[in-house]
Amino acid sequence: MDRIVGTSLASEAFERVVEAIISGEFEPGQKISEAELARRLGISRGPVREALHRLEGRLVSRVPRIGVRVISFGQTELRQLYYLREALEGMAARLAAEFAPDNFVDELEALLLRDSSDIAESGQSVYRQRSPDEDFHIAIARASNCENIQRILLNEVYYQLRIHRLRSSRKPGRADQALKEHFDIIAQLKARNPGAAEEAMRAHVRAARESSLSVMS
Amino acid sequence: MDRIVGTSLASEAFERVVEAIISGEFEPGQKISEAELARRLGISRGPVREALHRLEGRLVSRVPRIGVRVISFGQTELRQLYYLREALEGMAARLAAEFAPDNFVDELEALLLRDSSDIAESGQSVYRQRSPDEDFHIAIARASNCENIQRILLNEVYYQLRIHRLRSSRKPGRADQALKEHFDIIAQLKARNPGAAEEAMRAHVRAARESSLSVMS
DNA sequence: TTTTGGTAAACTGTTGACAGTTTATCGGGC
DNA sequence: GCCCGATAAACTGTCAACAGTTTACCAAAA
Repeated sequence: MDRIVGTSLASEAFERVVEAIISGEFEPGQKISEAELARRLGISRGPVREALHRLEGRLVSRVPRIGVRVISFGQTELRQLYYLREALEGMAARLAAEFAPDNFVDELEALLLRDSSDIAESGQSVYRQRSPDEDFHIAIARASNCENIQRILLNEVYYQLRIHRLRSSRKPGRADQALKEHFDIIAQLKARNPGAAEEAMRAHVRAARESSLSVMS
Repeated sequence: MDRIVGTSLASEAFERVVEAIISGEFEPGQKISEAELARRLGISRGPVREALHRLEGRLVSRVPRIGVRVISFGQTELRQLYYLREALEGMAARLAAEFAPDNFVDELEALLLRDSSDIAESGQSVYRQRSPDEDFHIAIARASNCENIQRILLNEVYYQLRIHRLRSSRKPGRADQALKEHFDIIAQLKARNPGAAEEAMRAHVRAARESSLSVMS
């Protein structure tokens, strides 16, 4: 992290902190000092405070008069995160099946085929800031055309999932299984069957949940 | 609104603004000036800024370099709010059916019976800051024991719904119908049937959605 | 060696001021 | 009478400093 020059200092600081947390520079549970962060970014505490407040409840938790810490996951928190995700993504898939434009599913399928070849040729070892899986889910969240749901998924759920994913191994074979489930979802989207699309997505999220929880001690 | 004396000025300001928006003192679409609000509350702009930032995306929308406005609802936004609500409350009902303690349903039923007598004796004309309907839904959100979902429902969805409810009339007969649907939900919670509880809740939310949308021009 | 008490540093909450931008007002031109 | 541009007021973004609290450290006592 080096000095800030861009547009709005607060927004810039916000993205820097997100980046630092997502990338692992800031560990879960670590305290973030306003003053020190302001020094490192070369700005005053005002915009930093603003940025940290925007992250509250999403990536950091705040204790009055004490400070801000990066959120940390126990099994309980992770399970609850998956409940939220199942509800939101299920609805997103339903709405996408109902309202998304015709060419959407084709593009989504193309995205998926490209990703599956990636997996085939390089295994799971590739480090990407946004995984193919995440791209797929983001595309559906966008296609839901529901700003509320989209916002919560993009700004809270996926961020928190990345914190967890970066630090815990995945179950072997899960990627292949996930790919199959993705194709299930696509099939229901293509059929314009909202109920089935929702259920396919929810089954996929539930499977991901059990996989994540099982590798977690 | 008068001068602030309490604990944390920012939190105090936050609640004052929420109160002002919910109660109708601040109209939807109205611009909120940081400076003027700070003057009215007798504090400096710092805590006010903080409070308004915490409200961003929930009760106000911010445009850089211009300011914050109270969110305003079109049909599109209201519909999307109900989509979000259906997803979250459906999952909340499912979790409540699965995990809520045994005495929860009894208390919920007692709450509902008390409310139904309220309706019978005084019609819909009673003005309460929290409606009986809202109490019912809040109780289930709490019983879901899922902090994520609870937080979004309590801090975003219900606030936004109140903004809308306060300003638009309800369809005649809807209260009675809603009460019946509430008893349906209770029945499924009592039966500890997660899937049916979720579907009953979702049907209830969908009915509320159609009712709200139909009275909206 | 461990515990306890006190002091000092660090940090959060808050304030008032400054800079640049947006918005409103008002006078002139068509 | 209506539209347009210049000036002024208001406002947001940012900063540096102050006050009160928390935390860390260190020395003295058990």
